[in-house]
Amino acid sequence: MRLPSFDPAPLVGALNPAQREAVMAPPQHRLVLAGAGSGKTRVLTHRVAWLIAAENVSPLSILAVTFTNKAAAEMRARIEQLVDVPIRAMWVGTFHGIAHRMLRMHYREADLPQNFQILDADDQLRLVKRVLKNLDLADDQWPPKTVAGWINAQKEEARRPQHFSDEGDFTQRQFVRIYSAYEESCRRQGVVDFAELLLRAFELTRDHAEIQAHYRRRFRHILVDEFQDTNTLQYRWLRTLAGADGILFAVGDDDQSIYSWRGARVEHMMRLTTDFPGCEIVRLEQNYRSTGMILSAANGLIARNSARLGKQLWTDSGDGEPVQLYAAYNEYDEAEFVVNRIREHVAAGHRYDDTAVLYRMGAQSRVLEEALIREHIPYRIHGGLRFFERQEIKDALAYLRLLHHRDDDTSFERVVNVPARGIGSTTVEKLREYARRHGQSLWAAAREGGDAVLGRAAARVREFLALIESMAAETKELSLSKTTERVIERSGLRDHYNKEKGEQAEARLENLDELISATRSFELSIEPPAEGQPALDPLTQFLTHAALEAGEQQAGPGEDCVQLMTLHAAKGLEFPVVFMVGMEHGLFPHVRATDEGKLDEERRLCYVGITRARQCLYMSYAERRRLHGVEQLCVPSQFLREIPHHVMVELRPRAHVVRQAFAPGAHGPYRREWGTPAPSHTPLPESLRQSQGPQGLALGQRVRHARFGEGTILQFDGDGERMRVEVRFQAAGTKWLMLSVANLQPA
DNA sequence: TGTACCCAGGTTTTT
DNA sequence: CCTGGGTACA
Repeated sequence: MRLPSFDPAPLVGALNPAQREAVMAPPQHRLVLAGAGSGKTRVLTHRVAWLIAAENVSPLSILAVTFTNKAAAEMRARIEQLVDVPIRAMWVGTFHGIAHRMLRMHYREADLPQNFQILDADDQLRLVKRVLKNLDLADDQWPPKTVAGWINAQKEEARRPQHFSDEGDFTQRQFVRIYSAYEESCRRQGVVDFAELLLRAFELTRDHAEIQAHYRRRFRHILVDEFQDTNTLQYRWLRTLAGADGILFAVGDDDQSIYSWRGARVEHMMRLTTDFPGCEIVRLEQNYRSTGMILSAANGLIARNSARLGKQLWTDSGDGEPVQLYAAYNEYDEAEFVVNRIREHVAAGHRYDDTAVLYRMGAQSRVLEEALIREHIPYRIHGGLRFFERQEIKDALAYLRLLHHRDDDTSFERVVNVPARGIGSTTVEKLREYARRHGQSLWAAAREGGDAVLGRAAARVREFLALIESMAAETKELSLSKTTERVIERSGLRDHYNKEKGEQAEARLENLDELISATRSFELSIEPPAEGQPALDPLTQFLTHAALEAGEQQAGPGEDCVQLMTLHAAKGLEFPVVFMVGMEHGLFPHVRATDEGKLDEERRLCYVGITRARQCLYMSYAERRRLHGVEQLCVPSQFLREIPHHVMVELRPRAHVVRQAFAPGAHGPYRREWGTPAPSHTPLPESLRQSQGPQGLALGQRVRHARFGEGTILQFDGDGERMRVEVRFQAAGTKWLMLSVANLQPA
């Protein structure tokens, strides 16, 4: 069927030549190398609109995949504005969302129960812990986090327990054993974790010829956002879905690949041109976000990376101001600098919203927060627990889950004694043991176990079972929101948190109320199931929603406030004024990423940070910083040296500072005053150019040690007599040495 | 069952 | 230094 097409000309009228080339490309594979701020989303949405308008492609033939719900929602909304045909039936979503959708439709073929539930990361960890207990493995020897990470990594490689041979070392055999038991437990409970969603969907489309043919026939065009973030499994799935005839339109930026530690493989971008025949590259290099100075800083820095696809950002909107660098005495001084500058910007007419403070580690926010609070500057921290991840919310959801799935052990264990009802760990242990021996759920064990197993606690357990049963009966006819309301009351959760004291408890009660209103608005938004989608009950839909879209991090985003976040969290955002703080070796690049292999990704992270700024970019480092309780002598980040000197100026204090004045805790009276920025030809301070350490030793310098041989200086720590130096030796590994004792010679 | 203390450990995080 | 998790007691 040909849809009524409309005039496609206005679609591309406002695009620049590179954007137009991408949008109007013939129906063939394309890799769009989209620099930061080059109109990536614009190209993606216009490409979809172009396909519909000019190529007469039905929206039903298009699959658009993103990584975050936010990006998916934005894409759909913007496409909707561009085309005048209905696109409701078009598949736009996250990898996980799309996988989930397929699994719901083909749950039989995927060998899942119709009402399967989704485990989030926290649920998964709890389940791993339980599995370890069942296998009698001590969790200090088998750290649950490590185990969960390993399992997820296997799933990302599409590896199932049965793919491992019996050989392999002891550790691996144990891992496989745990993986097996974990899978079995998931199967019994009818739950899937995040990685499993993708793996099942991949296996489904790989192994079921009919389903594979169906989707290949259907999705003629597959568009993928943030392609540099695809993991192995996602890439293979895309290839399977595309088959020989599907047309891939991938958009991404290899220079912004910062999630390799999470499985993302930037190499997939490089592989596209060979795996997808005829795939041509289109570069978007014109930047519409930042000033020329900021772009030069970014270009110069990222040029040091190897194995790039290569691109150079440019703008025609002027140079702007150079990047302003501040050498703080310590982290308090740094925070004060940030706060003062924010005040100046606000006085000059900026909103708080216009400024973002970016840091490498979440732990850096505390000192900044204190300074902001002291100055009564409103701020918001991105990151941290999201709504549906909060303890009280997960408690309530666990009760809801139990109403529908008594065999959901994860939920059972979570709330069987919340609020406390006399079912302690010993009792739960007995239940677990009984359930394990009989291959049953905890619920079944609780019902059958009886007095013989549970002794005195049996009555309490029976009460709990009766509570769940009676809540289920009472809420059978009720709407989702009424059910939720009832469950929060009847379970005793509200009383439980009512009795707790403190601000925290108050917030928890508010969150429980918020949950009720969330269910209320969710009810109103429920739409009839799309094409062939089985009608799911509202509760399952809501639980899915909760797992797949964990919600906003913090309430009140409407308020005008300074934005604090990690560099990772800043990806995809932009701000007129950006502060990058903590530009110190060991902090950024992070200590655990200072070796060659990982440095490029840190540099990309720095590149991401720089390219967030529209007009004004500040960078700062502290000469001393307290980290893990000890004061460290800091060395400026090498990234500062790697930024071309002519686009950076140092802000110099007008008055000299008496260093002793900056004793810990004493920062109030010692505020520095700032002169006007030095002219841009001001040379960088000595410290930056040479990165001199103490005693004539420099960071990164090759040195010789009498016993350990040759090595490279990684960092300095401590003061005076107690100063230590970390050296990575060729043969002897990395060591901390007392500088006064080590007698290091330049090599 | 709840709390007080001890100890280890301490990037980055979406789904 | 600060946090979270685990253990030891009241």
